[in-house]
Amino acid sequence: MTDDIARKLKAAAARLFTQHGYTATRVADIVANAGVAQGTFYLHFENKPSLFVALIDEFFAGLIEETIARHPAKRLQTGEHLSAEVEEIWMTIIRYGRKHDILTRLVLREAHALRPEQRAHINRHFEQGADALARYLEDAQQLGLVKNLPARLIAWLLVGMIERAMHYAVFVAPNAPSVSLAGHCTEFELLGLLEPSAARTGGES
Amino acid sequence: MTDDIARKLKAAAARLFTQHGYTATRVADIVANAGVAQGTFYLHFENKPSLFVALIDEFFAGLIEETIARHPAKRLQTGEHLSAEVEEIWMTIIRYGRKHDILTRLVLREAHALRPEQRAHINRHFEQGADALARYLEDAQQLGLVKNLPARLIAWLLVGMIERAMHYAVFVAPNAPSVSLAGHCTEFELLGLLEPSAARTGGES
Amino acid sequence: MTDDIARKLKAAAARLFTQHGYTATRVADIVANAGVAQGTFYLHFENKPSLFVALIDEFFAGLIEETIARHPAKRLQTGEHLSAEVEEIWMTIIRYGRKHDILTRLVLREAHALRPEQRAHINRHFEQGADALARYLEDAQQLGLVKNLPARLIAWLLVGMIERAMHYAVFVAPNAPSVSLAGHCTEFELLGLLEPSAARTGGES
Amino acid sequence: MTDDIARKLKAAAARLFTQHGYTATRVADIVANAGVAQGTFYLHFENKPSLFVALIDEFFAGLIEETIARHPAKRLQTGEHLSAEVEEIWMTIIRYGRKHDILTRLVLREAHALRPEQRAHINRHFEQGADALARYLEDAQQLGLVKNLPARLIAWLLVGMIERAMHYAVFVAPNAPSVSLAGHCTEFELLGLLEPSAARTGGES
DNA sequence: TATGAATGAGACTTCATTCAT
DNA sequence: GATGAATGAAGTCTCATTCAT
Repeated sequence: MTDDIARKLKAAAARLFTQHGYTATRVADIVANAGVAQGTFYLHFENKPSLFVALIDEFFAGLIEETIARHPAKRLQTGEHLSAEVEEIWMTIIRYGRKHDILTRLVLREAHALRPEQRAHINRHFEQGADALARYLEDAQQLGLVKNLPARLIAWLLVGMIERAMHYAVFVAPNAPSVSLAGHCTEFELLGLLEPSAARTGGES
Repeated sequence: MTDDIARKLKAAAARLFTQHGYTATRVADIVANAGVAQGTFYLHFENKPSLFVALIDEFFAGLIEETIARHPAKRLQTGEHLSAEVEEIWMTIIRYGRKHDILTRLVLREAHALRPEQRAHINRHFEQGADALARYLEDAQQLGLVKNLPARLIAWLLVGMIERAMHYAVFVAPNAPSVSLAGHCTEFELLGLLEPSAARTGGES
Repeated sequence: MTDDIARKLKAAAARLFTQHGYTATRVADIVANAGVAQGTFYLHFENKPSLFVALIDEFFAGLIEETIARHPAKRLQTGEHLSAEVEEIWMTIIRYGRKHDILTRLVLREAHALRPEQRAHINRHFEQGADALARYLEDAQQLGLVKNLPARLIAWLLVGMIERAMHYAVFVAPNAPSVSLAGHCTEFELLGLLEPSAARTGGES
Repeated sequence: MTDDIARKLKAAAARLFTQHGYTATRVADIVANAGVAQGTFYLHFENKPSLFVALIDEFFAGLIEETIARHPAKRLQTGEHLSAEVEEIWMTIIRYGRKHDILTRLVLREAHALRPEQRAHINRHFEQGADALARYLEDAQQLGLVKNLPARLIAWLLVGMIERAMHYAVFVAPNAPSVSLAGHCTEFELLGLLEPSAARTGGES
């Protein structure tokens, strides 16, 4: 019952934040949309930012659980394994973003409307994501599957790719098949852009 | 004189937005920091968001000018050329971000605190960036230098990489040499992560 | 059972009103401190102010009963009698204040936090006290024991003295022996401050 | 100009606090009564309680200045002097209360509606008053004009008398001549209530 | 009788913007 | 052009009270 109200509030908030922006959405709008009284809001959330943070936390918890958490790099053995796994992860990410498109919008576009205190909390999610990716890369490097580029830098580049891949999959080309998106992302990530024939005549030496 | 005041206001605003966030920064703070009266603000800017937008516009104008605008892909001939140019662009980007670190922070972290109307304006910058990158890629594809991956998707992935490369260069590792960062970004972008030896046994085949 | 809850609520309220002030104390705090549910409060008291009023009423009922009610002036015959009785009353007052120190604080310091309606009720207690004192004085005046000063004015001055004597006995010097306090109050009340020798040279003539 | 607004706000607030009580008076009422905008209030006072405190401070500053500050006990020489001076002080007090009747009501009846923090500030005024009276008494005791009763206790009793004398002069008998009120208060304070003839037969020995 | 989740009116305060000087 | 005092709309949060269980 109680949980039901919290859920309704979160759903309404996610919708409104996405539509009108975090700042422009008033608590009054949220409760009106959720069909409860103004005061009820404060029985379930400390205040407006804390509801936002709860939404963001949920998004990241789900994303982490469905991706990195399920794919420890240690088990990898060949480049083929890696390739398949990376593609699977890209697929999961894209599907996750599309399934939770409102939350995705929220994380990608609204997360910065908060005050520094809460923003720090959110940035920590990104840092944790980067950390997890860096660890994954280091493991794969030790297995000789991945080049010896600085793992933390690459991890952050991957974070950026993921953000924009989700952006693309949700906003730019919402109808592009997930499979092909995941395939392209994988190829770009693992093999780069350079046409092999061109590389032969003049790659990174 | 007039221009001087506008500049002081912009500088103060950039500093304060970066430090305390856009929402938490009051016009009163900006004018106090710029050493002018409250009313003076409105002689130089229409309102608070429009000052923000002016800052963002400046950032993008400068970035575009120093990067893509100077590097029409048409002139490329070999993979080596491409590789050198890409590296130069990465270098420029990283140096630009570090030189204008406050504005960089602003664009990366504050741009979403605005109302939808202004945010649309800002998103247009990103879209234009993605468009320019896509055109560049298509040109390079026609020259046979770049793989035939979907240009718009890749362009957005590159946008994400650029955002996070700047983030990394400014916040995470502000002392890492720009040259090596640019080199790593280039290698990742053009050749991917897969260790060639591993690729042989099991790449994308 | 029911009475027990009402008592627990009153005790908790008295403590909290005293500590944090009437306004700052929420019904939620009171019930939490009393260990009952929010709704239960309203089974025992009409609302928050009425609980306060009940506490005040109790205080005054007890005080009146132990002091004036027991000492009809009519029985007095000599100044010595009067003196002894006045001292006894002072003693009772001081002891009463110290025994019910929380309620005393409440009456002296919180009684004004209420809305005009309830405040009128409380002021009536003070007026009744002043009335009783005035009657006592008039009786004593008729017996020739007390000077012919206007009884109502003096009664109010005595009310002020009593308030502050309690204040002194409870807050300022909680360890001063009641006996000596009562003695000093009595001497001041009956004989005034003027040193007799000084009075001779220049009193009220 | 600015001061004018502050004065208007204070006057309106004093009136409304007195009439409806501090708690029941909204900032909206005050500004409406003063004829300024809601926001203007906060240009002149930090918040509602701080306006209240300013009013109280004014009252006490004026009262202290017109009474104790003008009457250093050291100059006294005879009981007659003392008597005349005490009467003058009583007169001043009564007139002050009647002149500033609204503020008097405020101090006597509303001062407790505040939160503990501000109340502490107000109690300090009473304590300072008591201190000043105690010093005065001690000086007079050293001159042999006043009995050796404990000065601090008596000071507080006098505080109580003053509070209620003002109360009486303003609320109970607003038309009683100040001169006679001051005379009665003086006689009570200096000589007490006991009829001298009765005292002879049985005073405090 | 007891519960405690839900209510919703209402107050304070902030702050972008204006405009008379 | 510059000033800064004044504006007032608007939003967050509190908390006494109710009522279905």
